[in-house]
Amino acid sequence: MKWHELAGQECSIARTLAVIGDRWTLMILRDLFLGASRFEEIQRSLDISRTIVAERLTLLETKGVVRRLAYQQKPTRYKYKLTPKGIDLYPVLMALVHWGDQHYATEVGPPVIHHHQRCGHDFSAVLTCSECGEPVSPYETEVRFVPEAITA
Amino acid sequence: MKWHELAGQECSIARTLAVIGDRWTLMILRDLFLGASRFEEIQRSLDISRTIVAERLTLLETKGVVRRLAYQQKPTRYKYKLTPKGIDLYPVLMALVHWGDQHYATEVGPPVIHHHQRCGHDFSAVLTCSECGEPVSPYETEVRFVPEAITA
DNA sequence: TTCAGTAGGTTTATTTTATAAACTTATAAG
DNA sequence: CTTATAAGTTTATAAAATAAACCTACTGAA
Repeated sequence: MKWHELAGQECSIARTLAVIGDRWTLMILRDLFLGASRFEEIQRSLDISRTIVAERLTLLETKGVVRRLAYQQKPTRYKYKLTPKGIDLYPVLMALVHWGDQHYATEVGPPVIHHHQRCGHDFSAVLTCSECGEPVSPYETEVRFVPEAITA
Repeated sequence: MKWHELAGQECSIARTLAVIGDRWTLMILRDLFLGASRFEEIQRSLDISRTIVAERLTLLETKGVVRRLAYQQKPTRYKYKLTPKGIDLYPVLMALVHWGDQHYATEVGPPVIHHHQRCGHDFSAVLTCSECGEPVSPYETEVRFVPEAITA
């Protein structure tokens, strides 16, 4: 399998990675979630090649993860904004944050604190079951393949 | 910034991606979570270059995500097993699954069903707050940077 | 009215990675 | 003594990443 064939796999992980699995894409999404929106802002924040920023943003736009909007005319300048589909990636980002916090935080704690305004506490991401609301561990789950959803 | 400098960033997303952000790594982890353990098994499942499988497994081992264990002698053959640190990546994988299910499932539903044995229902991943237990939306959160944890 | 600066890119050349295919080592089975 | 298996490594080539320069369209200052 080649990388560009990922999108055609009958696997939701593969399909997701086909959109956000390229190098730097998740870092760009992090910046967008933190409020960055302009090309220069993202490029300077990450200090990566402009080529890559341009290519990744274009892919994210064609996949419906971000929308490109003109924020001024003469000359026309654009900014990038997460769509609802992009906002849906929040749990992915927070899961990455939590694992990094768990395994790479220093004595002074994690570099960024996430605050839940609704309950008023600093929090970390907990994966729970959509049906019973309890935290889920991989030891308590099993997977079932759906033949009708697998055309290959 | 270059890709190999990611690990040194004061960001838990960056630190996490430095371990699991390379091309194919999350697909290899998927296979490990689904029960694969041998080199050949993983390589055949993904049908990717043996070079990449070897390199990724070596990195995951040095990062403590998997452990390499001999499962037979004469000749010695090895298998790869997720460590507790690797098991901790379950929420990351499930978040990827859920996004793929949300946005790329066909009429017949997602290709793989996840069953929560404790409650007896098929489920999807829900991100909740570690403090109040409620589902978390990015609109209800704010971030705070911790200067002491940021040496740069 | 020319010069520097800003924003959002594209182009070009070079380095790094990915990929495919063949090869290696150690052994068992036929 | 040939074929097969498993777990890699090596080699050559293709694709992607990276750095740096360039382009377009303006604004504001000298």
